Amino acid sequence: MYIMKENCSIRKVANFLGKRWTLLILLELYKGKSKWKRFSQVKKSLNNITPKILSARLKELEREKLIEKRVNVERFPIKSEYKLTEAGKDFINIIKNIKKWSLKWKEKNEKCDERDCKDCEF
Amino acid sequence: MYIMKENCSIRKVANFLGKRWTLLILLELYKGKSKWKRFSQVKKSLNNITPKILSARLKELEREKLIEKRVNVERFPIKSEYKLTEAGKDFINIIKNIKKWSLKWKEKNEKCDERDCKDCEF
DNA sequence: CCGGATCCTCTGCGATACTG
DNA sequence: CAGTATCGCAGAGGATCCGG
Repeated sequence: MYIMKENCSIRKVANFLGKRWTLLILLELYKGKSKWKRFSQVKKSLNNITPKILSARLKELEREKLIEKRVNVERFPIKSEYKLTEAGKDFINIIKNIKKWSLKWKEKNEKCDERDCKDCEF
Repeated sequence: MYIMKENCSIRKVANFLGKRWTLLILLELYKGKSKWKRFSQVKKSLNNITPKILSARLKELEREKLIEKRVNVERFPIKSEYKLTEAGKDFINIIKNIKKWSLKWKEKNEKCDERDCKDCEF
């Protein structure tokens, strides 16, 4: 049905990039030097994301090798932590390119509230 | 609800980039030196796209200034033609960057059938 | 020939509750 | 704490018809 194959590299990127919350999650993990971040930390930062969606997105990004996960099950409470991989950090450059493209071609760049918007850091 | 504003530049791009067919349409218009292409030509190239979706995507891309449209109403049948704007051509570079990123970080690049896949030209 | 209008299906997303 | 399970809805996408 689709001419481009399911596993076509560009299409795969478009497929996760376009999903709701994905971009915000990446930028959230990028903030603060890409340190390990807990599930609940990300959740809190992305105020209205539900655990179901967050979980799904994190799994997808892990599968695509943009983030990595580590779990500490030895003591309670369990900690699951996530951070960008090298590929993930490199992918941030693509997002920066998109930002640059927007700045170049759009008459006015739409600015977000400085307090919350995570892409205005670029 | 979303922290990032509706009109945030990066989010806007992610929103149209992730939609089905968008990428294929851009690449289709990019093929052949970005000449004017008819609605029906694009439709034929993207075998199973329905006119409703194609029309919606073209409108969105026109609104985002990635493509431009010209119409000839003087004679029958009416011709509507589309091609990439300068911004649109520049946007192709972002797609190329995504391709490069994939090549760099994925163990194997998934190749599409040469005959049909439009991103393998890069 | 272009593409809008209608109707219908399907899935992405969200709210809530629940478990190891 | 870190998720999974269930349910429900709205909106995206598809098939088809039709009119300019």
